[in-house]
Amino acid sequence: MSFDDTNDPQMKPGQEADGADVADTRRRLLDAAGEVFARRGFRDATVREICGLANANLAAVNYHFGDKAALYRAVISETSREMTEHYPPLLGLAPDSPAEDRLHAFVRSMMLRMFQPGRAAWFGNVMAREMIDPTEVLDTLVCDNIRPMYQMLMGIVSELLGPGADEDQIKLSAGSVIGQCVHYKHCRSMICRLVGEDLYQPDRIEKIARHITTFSLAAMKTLRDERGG
Amino acid sequence: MSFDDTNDPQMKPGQEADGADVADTRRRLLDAAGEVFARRGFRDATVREICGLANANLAAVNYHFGDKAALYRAVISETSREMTEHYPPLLGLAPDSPAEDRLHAFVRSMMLRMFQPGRAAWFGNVMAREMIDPTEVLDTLVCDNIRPMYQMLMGIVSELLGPGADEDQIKLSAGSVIGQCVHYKHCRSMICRLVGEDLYQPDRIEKIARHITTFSLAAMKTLRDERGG
DNA sequence: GGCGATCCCAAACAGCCGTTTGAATCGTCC
DNA sequence: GGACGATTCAAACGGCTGTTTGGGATCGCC
Repeated sequence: MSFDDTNDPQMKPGQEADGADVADTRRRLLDAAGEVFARRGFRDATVREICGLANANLAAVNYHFGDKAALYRAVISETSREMTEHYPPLLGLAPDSPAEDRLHAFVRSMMLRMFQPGRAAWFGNVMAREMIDPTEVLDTLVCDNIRPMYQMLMGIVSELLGPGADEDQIKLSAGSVIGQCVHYKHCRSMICRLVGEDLYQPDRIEKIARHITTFSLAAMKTLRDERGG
Repeated sequence: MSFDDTNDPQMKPGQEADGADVADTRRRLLDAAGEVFARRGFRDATVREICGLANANLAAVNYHFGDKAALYRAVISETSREMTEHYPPLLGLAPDSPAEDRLHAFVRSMMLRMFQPGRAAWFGNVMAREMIDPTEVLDTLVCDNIRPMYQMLMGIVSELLGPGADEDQIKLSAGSVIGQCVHYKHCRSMICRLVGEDLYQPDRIEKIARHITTFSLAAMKTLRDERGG
């Protein structure tokens, strides 16, 4: 809203402005790179495409970041920080809310993260690629972002399974919850071919989140009761 | 060990035999290609690596298959056929068995397919890559292999949910089952970083399959009861 | 005005890629 | 023995990649 850098009163960075664009090249590169990395993956993304999309010279990546890999790391670290700000694991729910509500918030947070349009969506694509072709980036992501979320989920699940649940059952049930969520992201192109595109409309996302929650709650409640009785 | 010239009575195709190997180059290429495509994906796999692994000349791929893409299609079609032979969706269970048993067989079949060592395992890797970077191969895979399996699962789930379940609930529950299974494949490198490698021992695979089955059965039973009552 | 710092740019570089080429090799049939 | 088709081979080709280069803008500062 307010002017942010030395000058640049206009705030339309990626606009089609042809030759002018005295705005921050570094920022335009980060935005363009995120989009291209998400669409093509690290290896198949070319710095030529990134620079073209950012209206920057071919040498700009190496000048501002050193090399392509450093640009990739910069995109990831910046976006992951930004994401946990906008979509905290519980979406602002009080930590002492009932476990059922916390599970629903957790699931919704994951789904919104993955399917909300904008930066979050392509960050999910990059993550999906990291699962299959891990780079050293995945290690830092696990430590900084994923592990905290995972442990929060473990807490919710262990509460839902009751005091007698063993470590194994907690891990497996947490895996079931996560698996149901990321499935719609990782297998999107297959699901669309099986049941059509319209599954991914915004209101459907909420419906899927609701389903995953009730499905998992029902399962864990039964697991707890059958163990107890 | 023995002289292996015109006929080659031994059946060790990919052995380290240095220059001789007059065995079928085409077959060696198919085997090597499957391995390399699984490890690197279509784009990142190089014809040079495939030919090197197959002890074949660089031009062999183009001579026997036309081009790299045709080799890829050949690998996929051959392996997918071979796979549905070795791991039918119900693993030989009678089609009129109780739905609970059929669900367990279905889940076990998916897990074995994905984690049994050998050709099946890397086929799963190739599939995971197709989900993220679809090629035209995915369309034929969906029609020939995935859709039949999906419809079989839909039948099982709809039976478990009872006669009153609507189409939406069936689709969502089927998605929950599949999601729990493929999660362990697609997110393997993340799961290993979170909970360690030993999750993927053969006996653990059976335990996971058992968990997914009971988890899903419990959920669907509750869904049915709560709708009915 | 001079000057260094910062940034941008067109052009070139070396390396890898899939594919092609033309000759060499092999087994087979006349 | 010699021609022939099938297969293999080393070498090269054109194209794309990430990166480097050397020069040119533009600016604040003395």
